[in-house]
Amino acid sequence: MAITLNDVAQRAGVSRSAVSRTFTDGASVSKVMRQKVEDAAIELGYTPNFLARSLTTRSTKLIGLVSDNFHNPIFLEVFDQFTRGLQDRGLRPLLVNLSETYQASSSLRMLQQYSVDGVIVASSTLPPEVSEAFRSAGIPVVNSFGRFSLAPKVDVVGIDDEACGQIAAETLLARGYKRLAFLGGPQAATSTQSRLRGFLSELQRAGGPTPDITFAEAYSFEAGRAEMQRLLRETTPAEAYFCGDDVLSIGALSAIRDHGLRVPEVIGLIGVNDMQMSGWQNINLTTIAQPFAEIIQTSIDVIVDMLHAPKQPAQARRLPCRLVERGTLRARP
Amino acid sequence: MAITLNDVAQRAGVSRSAVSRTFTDGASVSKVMRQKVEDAAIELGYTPNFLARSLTTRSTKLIGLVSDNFHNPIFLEVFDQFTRGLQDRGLRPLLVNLSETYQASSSLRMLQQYSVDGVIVASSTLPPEVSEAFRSAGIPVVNSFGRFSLAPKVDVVGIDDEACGQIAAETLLARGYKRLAFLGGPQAATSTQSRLRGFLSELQRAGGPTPDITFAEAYSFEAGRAEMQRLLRETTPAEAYFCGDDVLSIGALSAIRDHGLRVPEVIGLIGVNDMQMSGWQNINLTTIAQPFAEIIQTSIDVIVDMLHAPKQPAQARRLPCRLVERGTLRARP
DNA sequence: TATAGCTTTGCAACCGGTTGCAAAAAGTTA
DNA sequence: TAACTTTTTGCAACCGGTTGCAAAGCTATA
Repeated sequence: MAITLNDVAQRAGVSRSAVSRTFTDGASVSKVMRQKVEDAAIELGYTPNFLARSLTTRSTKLIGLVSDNFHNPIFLEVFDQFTRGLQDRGLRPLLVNLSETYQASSSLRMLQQYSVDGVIVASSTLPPEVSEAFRSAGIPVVNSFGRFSLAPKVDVVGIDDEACGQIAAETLLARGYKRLAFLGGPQAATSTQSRLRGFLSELQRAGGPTPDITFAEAYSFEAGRAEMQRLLRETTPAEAYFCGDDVLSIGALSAIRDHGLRVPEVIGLIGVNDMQMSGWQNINLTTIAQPFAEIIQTSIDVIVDMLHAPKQPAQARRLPCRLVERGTLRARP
Repeated sequence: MAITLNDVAQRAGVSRSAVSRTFTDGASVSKVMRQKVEDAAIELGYTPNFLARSLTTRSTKLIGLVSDNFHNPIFLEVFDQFTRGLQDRGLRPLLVNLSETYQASSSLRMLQQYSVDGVIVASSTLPPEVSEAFRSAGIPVVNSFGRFSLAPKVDVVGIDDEACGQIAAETLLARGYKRLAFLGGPQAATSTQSRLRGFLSELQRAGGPTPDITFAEAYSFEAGRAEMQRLLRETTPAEAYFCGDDVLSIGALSAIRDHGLRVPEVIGLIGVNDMQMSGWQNINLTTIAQPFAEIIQTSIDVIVDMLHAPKQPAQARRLPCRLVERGTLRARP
């Protein structure tokens, strides 16, 4: 069926090794030999079988890209950049969609069976155990968007969630807001907890108010909207909300507007992420930008390094966030 | 390093074939033998190497999932459903992100090298030649969201774009709109052309008006916004616009509102797709829903069938669209 | 108990490549 | 031209599995 090494060798009248060497760089082949082989290969339309090769070379160039976040629009940008970045380095993303029906443990076994060279776990909501399982299995792994820790068990690349909460606090205080609130993502997510911690500690440090604290069910539009509706119905709203992320903020925003309240005049809102949509003119959300491109680039760099020098001690990297001022907070006084 | 068949065979004191047979279903192994092997396998933590197996079985369970659409938020939903659907059937998506820097031809060679069992080309904008190249190379392929044709060269699963244009025309006429316009996606995209054709022919049939026709540069928020801004600046706007897709519509919507015009009172808008965001309360877009779940399920079914019975004649399937009434068109008179 | 028929098992070849080793060829130097 | 290096080449074993075939083991029947 498909053309193999043997066919080419026969056609060119040389040994199989000669053909193999022609297609492995760094191998020793003379000019004439290479010419003969390449001619035959082109004539027959030969391309080496990567999978067969991987048996002996022990490298498949396959990278498991596992995530559980196929609903937050920001992740389309994330997948875009990951796939491009991996492709640029000759690596191939094997995409894994974790959910109730497809658990992390199955994905581990599966990725082992496919001898992936490494795994990128791209999620801020998956527990650290998921990445750790890969490392225990001896597969190079990096946890993108994971939580910072001083002695991490696996390599982590993410933002400084506490600093992020701090920026939010500083920003809101600088705008003269008095009654503040935190509207977080899922309470169990470590990102939520860290952002809250940073938010609270900066408020305290600066002698600011004690904020109300609530959590949405998920990082989603509906969850943000539902929680804000509840707040507007059952509580006296705060002057400004620090929301868990942008998609949550946008949900909250829609609830506030539906309720007939003006943003930023009556209620202020600040999110986290700076997804494309946040810049759309009908949303125009003030937010704290995650350096997505850098996180992804760094993650890929880390995994590529591991392919060459495995088993370095794990390290957690945090990249800085940045305030993006738009229209959902009032101007500085 | 990793545990192999040999290790297990040795540990269990049986032949390599016995181990292999234990892990291939349909093979003949006695109860005692199976027990012995499984015990040894569990003890050693053995999992068969899928790639080595694929050498002889000629099946990798790898499916190339190629797309060029990593910017339209609707595609996150698409990738979500594709990956889940493939996983459910024991197939593995190898994700390929086509762009200027990574051309279709390289992806063909790459996917050949990885001996993928099949390829799904998920895009309404890629030219048919992309899918055709895979078929010529003997790789089962299905073009999801592709254009219908009576004698297609590859299997296509998509919507009936002409019927879609027709629904738009009917809907707008039924609402009593007189001055209509078509604001399409990229002029070169075949989906745009077919929708326009259906739109025009239904208007003509029903004795409706002749619409203005313009095209946005891309299926994106910015392109929709830019084109609508231009229209508002340079032309007398129509009463209602049939937009190429939802994300385009949302861009147009923001331009209209910025311009101080009310939707749907002054200008009506109807899109195509029914992405999640379109249902968000601050957007609330009237649109024509594509049956994404069905298209994706069907595409997977088609490719799975091809794996078992390759080289059936290609067939184009079109699935029906459906009007979703929300708030960007005025009520029927 | 001998015989036929079915199931189970191991051997060895194969899938499509790579690679260590030694022989052959080519290039250097004296 | 001879002796010595260096480069190029082919052989054969190997990567981790599968599978056709024939021998061995069982069960059932006469």
